[in-house]
Amino acid sequence: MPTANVKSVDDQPPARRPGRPRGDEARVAILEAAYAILEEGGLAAFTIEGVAARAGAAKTTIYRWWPSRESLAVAAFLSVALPRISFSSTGSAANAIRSQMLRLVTVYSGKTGRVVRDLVAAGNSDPVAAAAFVESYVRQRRQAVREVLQRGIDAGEFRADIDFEAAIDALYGPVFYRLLVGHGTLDKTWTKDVADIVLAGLKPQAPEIKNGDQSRTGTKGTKARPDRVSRGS
Amino acid sequence: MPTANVKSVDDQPPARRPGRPRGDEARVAILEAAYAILEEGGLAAFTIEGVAARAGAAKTTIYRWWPSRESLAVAAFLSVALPRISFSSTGSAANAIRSQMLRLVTVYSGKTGRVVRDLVAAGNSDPVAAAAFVESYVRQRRQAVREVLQRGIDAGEFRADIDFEAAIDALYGPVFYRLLVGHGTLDKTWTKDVADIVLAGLKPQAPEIKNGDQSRTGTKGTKARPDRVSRGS
Amino acid sequence: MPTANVKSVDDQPPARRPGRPRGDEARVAILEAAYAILEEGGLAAFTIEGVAARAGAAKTTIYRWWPSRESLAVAAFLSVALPRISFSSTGSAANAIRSQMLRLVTVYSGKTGRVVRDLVAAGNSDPVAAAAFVESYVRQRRQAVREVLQRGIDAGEFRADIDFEAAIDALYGPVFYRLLVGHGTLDKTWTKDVADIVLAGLKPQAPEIKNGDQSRTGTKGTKARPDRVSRGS
Amino acid sequence: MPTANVKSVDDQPPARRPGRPRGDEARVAILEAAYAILEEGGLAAFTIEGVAARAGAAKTTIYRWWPSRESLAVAAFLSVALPRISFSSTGSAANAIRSQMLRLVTVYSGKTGRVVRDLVAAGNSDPVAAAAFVESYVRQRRQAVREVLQRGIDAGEFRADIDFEAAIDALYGPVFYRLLVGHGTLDKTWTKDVADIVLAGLKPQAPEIKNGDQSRTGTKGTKARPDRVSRGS
DNA sequence: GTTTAACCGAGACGGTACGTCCTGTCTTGTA
DNA sequence: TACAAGACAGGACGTACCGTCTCGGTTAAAC
Repeated sequence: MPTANVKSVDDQPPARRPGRPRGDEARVAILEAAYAILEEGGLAAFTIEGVAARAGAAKTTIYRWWPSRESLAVAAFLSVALPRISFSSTGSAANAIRSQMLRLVTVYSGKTGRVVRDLVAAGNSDPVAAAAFVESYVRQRRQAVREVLQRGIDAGEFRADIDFEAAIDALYGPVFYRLLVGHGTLDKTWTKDVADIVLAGLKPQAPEIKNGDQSRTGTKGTKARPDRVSRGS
Repeated sequence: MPTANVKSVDDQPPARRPGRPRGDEARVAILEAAYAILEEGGLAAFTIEGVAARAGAAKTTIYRWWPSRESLAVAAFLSVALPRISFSSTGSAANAIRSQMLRLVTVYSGKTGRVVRDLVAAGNSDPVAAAAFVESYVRQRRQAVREVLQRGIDAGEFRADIDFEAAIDALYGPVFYRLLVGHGTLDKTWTKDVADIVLAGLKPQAPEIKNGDQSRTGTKGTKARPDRVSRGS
Repeated sequence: MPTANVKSVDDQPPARRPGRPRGDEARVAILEAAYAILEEGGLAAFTIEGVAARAGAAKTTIYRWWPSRESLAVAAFLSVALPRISFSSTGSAANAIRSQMLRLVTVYSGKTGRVVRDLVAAGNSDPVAAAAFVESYVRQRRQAVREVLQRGIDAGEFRADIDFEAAIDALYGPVFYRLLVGHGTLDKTWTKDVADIVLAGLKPQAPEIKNGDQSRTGTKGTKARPDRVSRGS
Repeated sequence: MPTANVKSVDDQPPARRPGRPRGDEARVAILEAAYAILEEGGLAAFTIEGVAARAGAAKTTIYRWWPSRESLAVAAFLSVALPRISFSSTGSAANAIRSQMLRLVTVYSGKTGRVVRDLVAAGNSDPVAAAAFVESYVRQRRQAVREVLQRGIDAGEFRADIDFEAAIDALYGPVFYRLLVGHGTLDKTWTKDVADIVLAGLKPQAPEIKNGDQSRTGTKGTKARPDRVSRGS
């Protein structure tokens, strides 16, 4: 679908409204100040007044463009953190996921983890901001995982009948669980263990014989086995 | 040394400190008011002043016993929510887990879910309160799961070499993930799908014929109990 | 260069600082509420919160403009009580003082006396406010007395060598003494008696017969009247 | 007069009330702590809790014996400051007064002045304490002055028709005026000047030759006691 | 080339809640 | 009964931010 076309129709190409156009300096200064504060002091230190002061902007300017503290926090985060996801597109899908998880866990162990934690918490009191965060950050990342999963299915690494959403939640849920609840650390061994368990659960499996013999006939099927789908068993 | 003596000296846990003893009425009134507010209005509405007013207590009384808003929130939650976990102890371990997950998801879909979400967020700005929440609420629940997992291992349902912590995170992480991030609902189908994936990953599996490179079996001695495993096979 | 130009550039004393200018409504409302409370309930009832509530203003607004409870009290008093002193400028200086003292005592017997008492007490715990009170209220009144004294000296009613400050203190000290310590009432007879004593002490007098003559003749005054000093007796 | 006798009759001879008798240690400790705080930090620092803590006493003990903060302050002051007044009983009455004023001004320039100022202010919000202060401290001092004045009258130094109360207020009012209002310092020169003015006003004076209009002599029979005046002679 | 509408900074303002200090009352155990 | 200890309801403190509201002054398209 020609997106360009849509755009030229939808957006007002010359649609110049009268009056002074929005200056970019204020916007950028605010977002940078916002992110800096978020990273340095967390949500607690993140106040509109603080951001305004640090950005040399007026509170009103902030309120003009962002409806709430939370929205601003999310926007600040996105402006900094959006442009980076990466999956190794070579090798097995399982290994791609494994290595991406490790990378994520490394990132989340640092300042970014703190910030993400804060943003999720912030989302708690501003559903709109929460939605924005999910839509722009979470969803996107999940989409990338989904593609790798699909690749794995195509390659026969994974069962074909898996529910993508459930699978992604199973893979990344534990990471967020620990990040957010904080009952354990995000170390590499743990990450590998979790990945192993879930990836094992995604593999095409012998039919549930349940009596002990797991004779795995031809485990390595290239394609999913719809016939095995009989899940409920 | 006379034990009796030691005892008579040592054993005065309720040692009657001087001064007026703490009255229980205030404590109870405060916790009840706190929980009520938490449930009705969430963290946003949860203010010390609000709780004090509703409880008919003085702010100072609250501050005397709880160091922060967050601590109070956690305490209020625990005073209400602690006395209930339940695993069906009959049937297969997998099914016990499955049904418990469904029950949890049901609970978390209601008011309790909102509250737990708030508490996790609150923990974000008060590490002490967070620790209390984890220690008293999370840890306990995890312990229950751990026991069921062990039962499953003993019965040959699960692999013997699983890392308990990772397994528990794999099972319940997704639930918290959705609860906290809010990118999807906690419906039953999804719950079952997640459970299926993870439980499948915990099942004893045919040795990795694939490359053999992942033969990690038994390496993780600490967590798994090879001696007990007795190898379901 | 045209003077007009210079003027138009230079003459901007009220220089319009940036930002929303201070509104007068709040200021007036606060001062009025403050004075009302001060008059009704005295210092004890005079709380910032009370004033704010009564004025329909925010506490912060008060704190923005007055550094302390005491400052506000003084300001409130001054805004009401400043514009009134009056000395009869006819007749003898002594009589002018006498009648002014009577008027003062009358005023101080009423609500104003209570307020002044409170303000002096307040000054006790805020030196800055005390200074403001002295500077704007006390000093001004004393200046008026000083002028009358000078008139009296010029007219030969009073000695020329009197120390103005001491004289004023001698005249009005007793009034404040009774007002503040409260060991006696401010009645008219007493006032007259005090005035008589002190004014007698200010009159040109026969040289001290006691130990010879301390002829202090014309030492200090601008317009002393040595002729009168010369012993009427 | 045998005071001891009176006492043994008046006080409860064996009148032992039941229960633990009042210990003097607490009383003394409280008064000492109270005075210390009063002297160190003024009224602002003078809190019941502070005194209790410093005295190692319980708040209740203080409330049992003193009805208010102000009463305690006055009591503490009196317990320390009562036992000292002194007039030189030799020389002229005028000089006795002069030197006593100087001594008073010296004392009031130090810590005692601060404390007296505080007590007068305190009296403002507790009439009972104010009365106690006046009755026990002020009145007593004034009585001493009254005696010296009488001596002066008897010796012909002062007019016989002076109103004692007015005279005392005229003499000491200025000192309190400056002490309490703080518009000037209590230095020696000023003190002498004031004393000179007022004492001059008390001297027997030549009949008003000027216009004769002020011939008021002897009109004020009520206050002066001509009959008593004759006495000393 | 003037209008004119929006942008932007500054800061006043009414508010809410904070966490602290002190008040005056009470309840308890010990002397 | 006196006393120390300390819980408790409550009132006010002074502070930090909130979100809204004037203001003065840009700034650039539209008239």
